[in-house]
Amino acid sequence: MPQAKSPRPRKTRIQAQNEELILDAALEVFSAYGFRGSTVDQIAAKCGMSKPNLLYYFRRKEDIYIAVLEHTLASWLQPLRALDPQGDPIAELTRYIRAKIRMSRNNPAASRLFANEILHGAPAIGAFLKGPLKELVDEKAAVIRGWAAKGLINQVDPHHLIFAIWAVTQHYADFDVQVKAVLGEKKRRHESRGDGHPRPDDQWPRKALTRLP
Amino acid sequence: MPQAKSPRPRKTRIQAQNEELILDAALEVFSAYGFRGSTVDQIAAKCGMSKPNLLYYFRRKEDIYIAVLEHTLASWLQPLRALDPQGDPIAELTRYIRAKIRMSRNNPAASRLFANEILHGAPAIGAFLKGPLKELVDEKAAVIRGWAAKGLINQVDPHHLIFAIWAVTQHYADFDVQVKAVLGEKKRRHESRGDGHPRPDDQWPRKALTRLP
DNA sequence: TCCGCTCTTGACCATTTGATCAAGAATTAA
DNA sequence: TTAATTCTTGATCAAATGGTCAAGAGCGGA
Repeated sequence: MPQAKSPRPRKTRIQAQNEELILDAALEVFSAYGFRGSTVDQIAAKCGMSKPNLLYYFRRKEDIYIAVLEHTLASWLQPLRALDPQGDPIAELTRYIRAKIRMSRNNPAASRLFANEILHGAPAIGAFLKGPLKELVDEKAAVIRGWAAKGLINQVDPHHLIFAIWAVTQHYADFDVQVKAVLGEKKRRHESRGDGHPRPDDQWPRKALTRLP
Repeated sequence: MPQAKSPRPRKTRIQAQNEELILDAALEVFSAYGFRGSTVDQIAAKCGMSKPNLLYYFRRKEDIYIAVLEHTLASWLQPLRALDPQGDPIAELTRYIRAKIRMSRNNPAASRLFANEILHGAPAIGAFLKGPLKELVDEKAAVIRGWAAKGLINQVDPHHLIFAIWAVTQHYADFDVQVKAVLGEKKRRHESRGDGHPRPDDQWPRKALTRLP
């Protein structure tokens, strides 16, 4: 007997297709409105699917959210992971910063998704931050400290250097509207269509702050 | 006749007292959960008040939110406003950065409130960003550009220098949980009680991300 | 003290929204 | 073709939530 008839663990073509469709839509919606601010209907509508159908693939709203985070995390951390202890420090750090800037520009939704999650206390990825992320950062911090010890770069606290890089690069994705507002909307290069922000319909119609109190 | 009997514009003692109570509670709640994630009940409970009573002072949830933003904005922008064109550039910028760090440490809730608002497209303060904020930043950017023109500081794009300062200083308030998680919870000086984050009860009980997929 | 105004709240309403279910349509393997 | 399985959705439910209302409690000026 070649193989016991396993209870079809394989994933259907339609299944794979729809799950990806959902994850893409969910990333857009969650990053724009946050977890509580997003509705299952919104996500379903964005992928032209009925709500019950969506919930056939992910049984709870939470599950969609977790899946999107998982789906995005690995690639988001890739640049830091690629920091090479053997490489030239300046070249490595430059490459890292460039990669982070590029990611913030190409995928601001991912940046906002994480920003929102952490901003509200990381209810879904708290354990991940204290575990795998901390390990990764500690590892790379050791690399940077090594470079400093050899006199290849200035003496800086590696952890806070990494924080500074995160802060500055992701700022342009997370606070995009503020950057644009302050710079005055003059067209910027590399601008991609669809910034993932709520349309003007979502701006509050009634009272709103326009001047300093 | 000394004065026409105006229809009591004065604010009652109880009124002033309760409004402040509400604004304080609302800042905590809104900054921790975002606008959509916060409920009027939560805010009411936090100041030991019934929901209808709270809505007696602020008729709609939006009104509370706007009021909190107004109440916080002026002081939040004060340090930048205080940047003195006549002062010594290094001293002025140092003072500004220090003030920003201090504010992020002493009032992280305010930082998170704005971060959340902007992250989601600034539905309530969009006009403010394009108007008064832009004017203020442009004004101070001119100051910095002036310093550079006189050769007192390096040639840098003033707007992006300001962005960088904002990004790095506010990072420690906005992404506090991530900073703490990565640094490993070892006690940090100047820590204030109550970080305004959801209690562990709010962590998701079921599935949650703990490892890289 | 007394009267008008402010303050307070329990009960209630309408809407939104996450989730379920049963029944039917589409797909796939034989 | 056919039967089992997967996929899809209209209808519906229960809970959460923003907001209202009427009625009563409390306060302050005369």
